[in-house]
Amino acid sequence: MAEIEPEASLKNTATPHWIRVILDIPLTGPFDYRWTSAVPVGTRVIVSFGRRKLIGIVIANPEQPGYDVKLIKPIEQVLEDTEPLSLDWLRFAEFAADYYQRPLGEVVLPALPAPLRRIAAYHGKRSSGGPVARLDARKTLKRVDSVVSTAPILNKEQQSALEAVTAATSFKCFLLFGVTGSGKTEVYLHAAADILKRGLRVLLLVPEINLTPQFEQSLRQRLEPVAGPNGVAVLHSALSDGERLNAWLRVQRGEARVVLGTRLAIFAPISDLGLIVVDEEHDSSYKQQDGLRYSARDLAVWRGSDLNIPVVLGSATPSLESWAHAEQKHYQRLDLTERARAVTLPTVRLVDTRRLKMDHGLSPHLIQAMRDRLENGEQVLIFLNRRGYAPALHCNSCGWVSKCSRCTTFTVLHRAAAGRHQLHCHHCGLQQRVPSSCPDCGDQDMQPMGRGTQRIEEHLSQLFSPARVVRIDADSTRKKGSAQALFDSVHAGEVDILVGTQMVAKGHDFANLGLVGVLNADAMLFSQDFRAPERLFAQLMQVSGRAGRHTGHGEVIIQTGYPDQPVYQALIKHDYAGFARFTMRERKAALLPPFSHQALLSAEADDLNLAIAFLEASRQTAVDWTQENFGDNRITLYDPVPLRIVRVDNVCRAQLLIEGTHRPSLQALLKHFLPHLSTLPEARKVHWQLEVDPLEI
DNA sequence: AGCACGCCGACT
DNA sequence: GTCGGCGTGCTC
Repeated sequence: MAEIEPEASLKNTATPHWIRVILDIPLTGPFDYRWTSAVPVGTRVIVSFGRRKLIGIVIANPEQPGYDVKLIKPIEQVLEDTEPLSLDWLRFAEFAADYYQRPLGEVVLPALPAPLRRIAAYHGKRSSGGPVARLDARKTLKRVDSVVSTAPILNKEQQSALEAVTAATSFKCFLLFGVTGSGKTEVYLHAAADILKRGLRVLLLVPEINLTPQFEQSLRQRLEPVAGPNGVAVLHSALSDGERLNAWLRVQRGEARVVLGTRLAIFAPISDLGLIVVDEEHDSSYKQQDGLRYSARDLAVWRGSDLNIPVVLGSATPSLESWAHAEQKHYQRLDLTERARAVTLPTVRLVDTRRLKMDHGLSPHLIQAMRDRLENGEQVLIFLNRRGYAPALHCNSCGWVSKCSRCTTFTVLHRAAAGRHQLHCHHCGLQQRVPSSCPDCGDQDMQPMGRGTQRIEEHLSQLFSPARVVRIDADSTRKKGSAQALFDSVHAGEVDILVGTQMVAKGHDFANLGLVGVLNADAMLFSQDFRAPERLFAQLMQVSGRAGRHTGHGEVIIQTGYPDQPVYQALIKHDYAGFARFTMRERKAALLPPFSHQALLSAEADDLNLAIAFLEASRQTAVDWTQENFGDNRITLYDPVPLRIVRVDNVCRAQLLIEGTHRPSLQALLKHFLPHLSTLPEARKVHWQLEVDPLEI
């Protein structure tokens, strides 16, 4: 910590100034350069590093260099086309780097729009003054449509939640707990308007922005009267480089007063921040899964506390981490129990599939309920989290099952164009032709094993003919814009039965949907991960919320072989609190999060033994360090284990779980033993990485 | 991570 | 004779 030294020495002598710079390279920096004068902290500079040129950020102007003076090179160019990054922003980045155990440069530079960190944008013939100058030169004022929408009146609970948030004059974290339709968004919007009226700014994080373009619309309409035209900036990964740069500059220059974005927006250079909102805080898309593996929700809480401002986490199914904080009174819970809109929660029914004769995976109960709804002119959603036609192809005579040659997985049977089938690996992307006879025994009696969305779609089309069946999954929406077109046809009433994966669970509000059928939920329940029931509950609550939002008497049918499981029993009663109570007890008994903290060291190599050997050596290093420094067992270092899918794309994977009840001790261990790992001889032939607070283990 | 240097196998 | 394989060493 405390790498950043804001006080640039302003001595004005002929001796060179030492400039400390961070770079986006996996070496432990920072790196010192020289310049003819002081350079403000937060300034972008072009430097030569080895044989190449890189863009870096100034973090200090030290009195003495931390490197052999003879080897220190001059800065090539000081970039002044943007304001320096602010100190509070750099402090935030420094916290993230420290907490997630990465070099500061690997946090700061990737947080900038690509054009601001790409050397090519400043060199070469087409650079013409750099990307910022080019953007500003090209910029034309877009006319903003000024549809004004009026704020609905809040009910009592929304009002008191709003008052709690707006009364907070210092850091305070709120957990806004309310089911779908209880009007959480209205609380955010009113609170945001209040903060804007005080001259402060608002950061609003959502899980995925493409699912909620209508949310962006209503946010603009509601907040632009307060924030000003162009006062709302949107930041997410689907923007082009130019769009992202434009939005980022509007934020940094203070033109945008509301930032709406996905997880990466937590790194927006927004000043005078007065409120951070994290909608659907339990959603796993707040977790970055490569590079710096941060949790935008957790960082939001830290940034709020650093800036001493309120943070609102909203969810109908909070993460157990946040729920525990609320129970321990670290967070203040704000409950929305009334439904702001006149909708009733759907009836949830469990169908025990163990004693039933199933028709292509559908119970008689579900089929009957579908008939009733269709006859009534309502739409039906069948939810199945499994793409393709069938999870595998199987030889009935010798038991051969289709497998991927590059991964330890089954290949999935897919129905391709013109009714032809193919075998796809969902992990490496390999596509193969379907063998005409069994590769092992030559028998031709090969059958699809199990059911995916394509097969269900096919069967429903026959069973309910002439009902119009549409499938929405990653395969049917591969082309740009096709997802929107499919959803539009559902909204327009051109579809009777919708078959979909988790893509359909989020965001969409189907007006005429009366019934949701859930197939094969148990697969999610019995995953290895201890968080599986928590995720299943959230997902089923979410997909259940699609039913009867407007028809008024929605029904959800969950087919399961384990109806007594607490997660299903809680779903019948729409009882998140009961589910949380039960699951929290289990976690406490097993000392799992939120009652402990975890870090995951994972390794990849051509040979599994190499990966395991590296992890074993790492484990020993960590054991030695903890013995020496703590002398107790406050940290648990588990045995290295292969991942459930050991090999993907011919790379073998293993991991080592590190767990501790005392977070600072865990952090101390990581900080001290990580630098040793790259020096281990076993590290030579493996790729490894550390994840702090992993979501999946 | 890049990028270059440096020694050993199959090709125009 | 060279093209090129990837081991290893260095970068303020």
